[in-house]
Amino acid sequence: MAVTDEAIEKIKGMIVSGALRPGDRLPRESELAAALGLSRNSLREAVRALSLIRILDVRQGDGTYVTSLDPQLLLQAMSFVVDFHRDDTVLEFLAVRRILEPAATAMAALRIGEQQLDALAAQLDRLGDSPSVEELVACDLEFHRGIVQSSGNSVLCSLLDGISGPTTRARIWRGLTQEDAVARTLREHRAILAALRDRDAETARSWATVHIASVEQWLRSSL
Amino acid sequence: MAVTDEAIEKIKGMIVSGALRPGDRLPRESELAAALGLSRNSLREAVRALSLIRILDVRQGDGTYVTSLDPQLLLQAMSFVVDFHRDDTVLEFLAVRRILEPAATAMAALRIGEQQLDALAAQLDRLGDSPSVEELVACDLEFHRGIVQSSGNSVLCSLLDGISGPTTRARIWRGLTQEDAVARTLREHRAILAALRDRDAETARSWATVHIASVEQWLRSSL
DNA sequence: ATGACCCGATACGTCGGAGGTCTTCAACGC
DNA sequence: GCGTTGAAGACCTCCGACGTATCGGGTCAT
Repeated sequence: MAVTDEAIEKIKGMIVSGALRPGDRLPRESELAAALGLSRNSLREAVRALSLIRILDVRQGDGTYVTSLDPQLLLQAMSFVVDFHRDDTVLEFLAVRRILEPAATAMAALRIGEQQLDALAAQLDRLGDSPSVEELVACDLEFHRGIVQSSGNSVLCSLLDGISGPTTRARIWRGLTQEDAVARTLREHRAILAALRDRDAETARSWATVHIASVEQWLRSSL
Repeated sequence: MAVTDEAIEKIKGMIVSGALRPGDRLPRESELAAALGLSRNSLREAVRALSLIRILDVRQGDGTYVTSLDPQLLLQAMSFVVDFHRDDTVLEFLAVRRILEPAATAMAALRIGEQQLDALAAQLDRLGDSPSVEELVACDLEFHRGIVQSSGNSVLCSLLDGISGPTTRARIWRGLTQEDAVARTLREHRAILAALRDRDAETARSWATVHIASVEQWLRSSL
């Protein structure tokens, strides 16, 4: 095993074992390199790799710190990975989203606050009559994100955030080729919101399922 | 933005755009560094980071290649990230698993082959009467893994692999020393297998839900 | 002709050192 | 009291050199 890989494992071990806690500052490069028994260059490769997946936060002129290690932060690195997937796996991601998002929406129905409900409503109202495709995609993402955040499970939220990345393109295609898609999406959004306001978890789950299934169906028929 | 981060983005761009395809070989370090306008050391940091998340495969003495980019391979890096999560987030991961795994089990009921069913049965039989904790963890992991693989969705499979990896499961099992918990788990495994054999998706889903919920309930009461 | 073995070319792995740039913070002058 | 300035500390980038692993062609014995 390469010394850099050893260094990655050692740093990981220090964090997992608790020797390094979230927010802690690492020894400076030269010291850490000496402590782990490798050169500064090789250590930097290890630090850079851990920095890419948000384990470490390197600040020039200051130092290197352990991040908060929040699920939200760590799983955020997943969207980077997801970007590499080819179009032919979009359907698989969408299938996973069809499992997760209705469940998250149902969970949100039981615990979403009045404030969040108003915020979602205001967000839907803010969208004009003839929004651009970019506005529609952004609104769609933000709407579902707001709901999933109200599910109270940050892991679930981050996971959905990650896998919604590749479907973004699908949403754009859909907006470009189906005229009535815009109106239908907005109607479904309002239906989901109404179910949330009624604290009707099953109806909210069903609307979410319908909402995603329509995208999936269109995508399946057009590939 | 640092030159290394630029290099990461450029390499990512080359892959996403299709200029580099899965299995392709990259130019040698010195050439690629010159092409991207940075030093070999800085480029190596970028390559190392992409290597950690299985985008690139570096072989000493040979060259650097783009991996297959399979969802299975890329999401495998997620288990590395999950290892960093603290015990207090185990419940959130388990909640996500409780959503995904019943769905995956139901999907598997519709398409699992006789051969896989026999393999699962043989695997359950192989476990002795008084297995060690390590054997239990391995058996539990392999059983659910086998089912999820039969769901036919590699993204779903990899995702579940990541969030219920060895580390996470070991943490749970370490506390589950109660004898009846072990026996109950094994009974539930056989019930799930029976439902799969009957092609009864709803029963399989329910057993999977019960199976995970019991773990979740125990964990919640003991924290 | 076939197989094992050797060896050079190639490419990644590691190292040490030299400047450069950025952040922080305390000392200074107004 | 406040803004400025300077130095110290830490990361950033580069260079050149050497070590090590892999591959492929050539050689030699069978």
